[in-house]
Amino acid sequence: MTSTRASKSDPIKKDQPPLLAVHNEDIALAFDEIADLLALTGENPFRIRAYRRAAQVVRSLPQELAPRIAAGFDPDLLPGIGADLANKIRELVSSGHFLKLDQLRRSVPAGLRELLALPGIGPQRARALHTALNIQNLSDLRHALASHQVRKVAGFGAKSEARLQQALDQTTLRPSRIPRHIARQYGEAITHYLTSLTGVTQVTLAGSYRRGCETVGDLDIVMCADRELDLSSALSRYSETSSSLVTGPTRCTILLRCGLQVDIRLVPPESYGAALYYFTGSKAHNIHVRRLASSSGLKINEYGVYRGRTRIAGDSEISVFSAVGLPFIEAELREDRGEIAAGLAGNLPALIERSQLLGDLHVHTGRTDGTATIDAMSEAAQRAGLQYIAITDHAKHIGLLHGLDATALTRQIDEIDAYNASQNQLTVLKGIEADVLADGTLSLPDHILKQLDLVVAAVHDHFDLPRRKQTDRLLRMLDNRYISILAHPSTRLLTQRNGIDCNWNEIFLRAAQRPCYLELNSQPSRLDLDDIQVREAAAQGILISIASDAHGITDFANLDYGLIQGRRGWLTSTQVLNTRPLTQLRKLLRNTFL
DNA sequence: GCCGTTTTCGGCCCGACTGTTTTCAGTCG
Repeated sequence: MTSTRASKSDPIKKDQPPLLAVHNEDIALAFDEIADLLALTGENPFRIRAYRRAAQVVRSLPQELAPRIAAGFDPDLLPGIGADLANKIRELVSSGHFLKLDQLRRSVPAGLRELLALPGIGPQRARALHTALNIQNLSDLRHALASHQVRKVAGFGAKSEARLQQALDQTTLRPSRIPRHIARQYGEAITHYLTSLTGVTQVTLAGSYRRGCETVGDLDIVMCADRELDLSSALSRYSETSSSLVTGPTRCTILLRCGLQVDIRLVPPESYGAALYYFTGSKAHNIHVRRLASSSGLKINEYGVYRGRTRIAGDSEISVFSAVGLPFIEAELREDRGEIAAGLAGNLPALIERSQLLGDLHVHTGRTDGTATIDAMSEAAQRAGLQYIAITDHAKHIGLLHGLDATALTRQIDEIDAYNASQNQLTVLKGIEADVLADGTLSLPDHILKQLDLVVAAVHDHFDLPRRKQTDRLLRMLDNRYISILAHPSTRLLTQRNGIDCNWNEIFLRAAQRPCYLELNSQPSRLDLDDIQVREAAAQGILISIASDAHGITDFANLDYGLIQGRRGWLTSTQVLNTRPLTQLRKLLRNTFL
């Protein structure tokens, strides 16, 4: 199958189980495609939902399924995966194919799936277009629209034609998901505008933004007012509104000029908590909690929690949780990744908070590609509430001409010693960001590295090595006793570059044994490791360094992004390296040198 | 297709809005 990143030329070694590299994402994509194709054939919607849920479950797994199955793990044990889907997963892992998917692909035109991405087109209407006009793809739809055939199909009219035409004209303009820090700018601006409206008492950004997702597809806003409010006309007056897609009295959807869609819900004050809870999601979390509620005779909607017709909760989120027997669950955890069971069992983690971060172990200066001096960065760090930072400028490497060589690094070590001697407000640790070369060795010799308080290692090139080579590269790097932290481990850039292909299970295992710590890089365009990897690494006992990778004095604010990502990875303060007081931190860093 | 204090069948989260119809199916979140 095309979505399987497998190479038939990979040699099959003895005692090496994987025949084909089938990743969790490959399984999830296949299940998603089956769900779409089943929907297009008019299948039982609950059967379709089972495939979609299975895709979500597999996608959220911290470990690759294929090697676990090879080691005897039964996928039937996963929630939402029964005997049938377990067999399908085994089939894909062992053969690289889904017979079921191959059959569906033969019976449903491939291009029909494209239509599902259009607004207002779901499986029923896509089928109607196919049946009535033999439309098989977007190109066919374009032609049918041009000759006004679409309005002749039952259920379609002139407005449908116009909306579809507009959508086709805009398909290349609409952004897909955008990074959280960019969504934030638009979200804060519209929140500010809505708050300024007469009578408005509360406005909150909900949805994936509130859950702290690294990218968001649209913005969800929940608001309430103490008097009647003409929401749609207020939104039409907003300076950034490009068009209105939905204009009801309690629900509006607009498109901003930047292309971002915003959904706004207006609810009465007594329903604010229920609405905020509902529109924060995630969908999977909501469905799970609603099922939990219905098992005790309760119904949850965006207006409250109901027993029969009696409303028993809803003014605050905590009242909703309490009504169904749950403690408050932080928004970052609401992904249906075990938080509901943990809540019921009283095992929810006490998530890391910003005030608990005492230092920052990845900071640059103007000596390499930063913009400020050691003094200036230190002052900025103090203003950010930190007690220590590590200066980790780049080591000289063929790809980075301005990196520090041994001489320049020695000079910087002296500078830092002098700075620390000159004040006692904040401690500056001596570090370096060394490149991991293609063969897993470092760009500086050991006798230089051992003079430092810590060594941060990072991959900056050779992103496309095959999985085995890339994994071996990092494993060899981990053999170097002077490395303290692996920085931005996957090297991904959000929405721009995928991470390196690597067996993270092996890396985590080795890192935990050594020990070597892993960074959660807080640059909003990196957020690397991701939430699932963070959770898995921490579960294996690896301490996580939440680091700003600051290149200038304002960049310590990045820590907030890393913090939220860490919370999504269920991190508690004890699982984070830079919550440690300096003396304890020094011991932990020396451990890596053993 | 999954699942069980409703356990091998019969349920499966819930409501707002739209467009095309004259009471609602489909889509969306």
